[in-house]
Amino acid sequence: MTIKEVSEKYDISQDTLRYYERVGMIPPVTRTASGIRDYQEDDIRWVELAKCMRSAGLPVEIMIEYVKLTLEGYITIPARLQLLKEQKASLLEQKSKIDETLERLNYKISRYEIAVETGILTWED
Amino acid sequence: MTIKEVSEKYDISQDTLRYYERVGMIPPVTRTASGIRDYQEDDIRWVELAKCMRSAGLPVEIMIEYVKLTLEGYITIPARLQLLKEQKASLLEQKSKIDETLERLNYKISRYEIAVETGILTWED
DNA sequence: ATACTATCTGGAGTGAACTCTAAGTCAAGT
DNA sequence: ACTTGACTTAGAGTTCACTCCAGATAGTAT
Repeated sequence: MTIKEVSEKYDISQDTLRYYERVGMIPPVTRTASGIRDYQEDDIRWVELAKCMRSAGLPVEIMIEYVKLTLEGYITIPARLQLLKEQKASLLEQKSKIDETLERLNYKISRYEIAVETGILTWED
Repeated sequence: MTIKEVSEKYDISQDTLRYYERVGMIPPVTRTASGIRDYQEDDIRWVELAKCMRSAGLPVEIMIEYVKLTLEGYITIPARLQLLKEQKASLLEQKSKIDETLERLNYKISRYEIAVETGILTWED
């Protein structure tokens, strides 16, 4: 798969795909004899994982660490496990902040809806 | 309340408090005769709202727009309602991305846990 | 009055995550 | 062989959200 195809399939710019590889957020991608990227299944699985993690807001730095550990082989499995558990915790925390904010938004929305319906704003903020 | 007190109470740096005010993410804060910030209850409510929204990842730009609308008075209530609904939608989307990533993390974590316990890694990624 | 600490402003600097540019190489069509 | 378009790299530029700094002014203690 060419970089163009991967870019279109996963909606990640070619620049970003090259950037991810350059900084080590995904391992080096398979190349043709002349040096052009030719994404194989494993390369694509890394791309997809990277996209998923980034979309949830996990820092690039963390993925770089995870990739580095993975490339070092099975000895790093406990370290990888710990890294994943930490990231899980931080996502749960982020989720609870979002929930808090959603509650607040819902409250404001309901007040504004009443205001729009009745023309009366009970109080201002 | 002085900027120092607000900074400590809400764990936001003084620089950030001034920055929020400067860019319009909160309305102008009450000042003493000599120009020093003296946060009143409403000022503090804005600070708290700003902190809540930012902690969920809502862009500064959005809060600026919301504050601007609020300062324009009740005519902008429908616009504010729409803005809040849009932000609610984007938070829900963000939450579902986090859930997706959490599922993936949980799957990886369970596999790594088995690997650590048994010393056998079923497959690599 | 003199220190000393807190706060003020405007503007420059920082780190994260891209995003773009330039100059060169590769591949496909005519 | 030549043109056109896709791909390559290294490195510079951009955006966002702060964060720091310098120089000035304000408030407090002795």
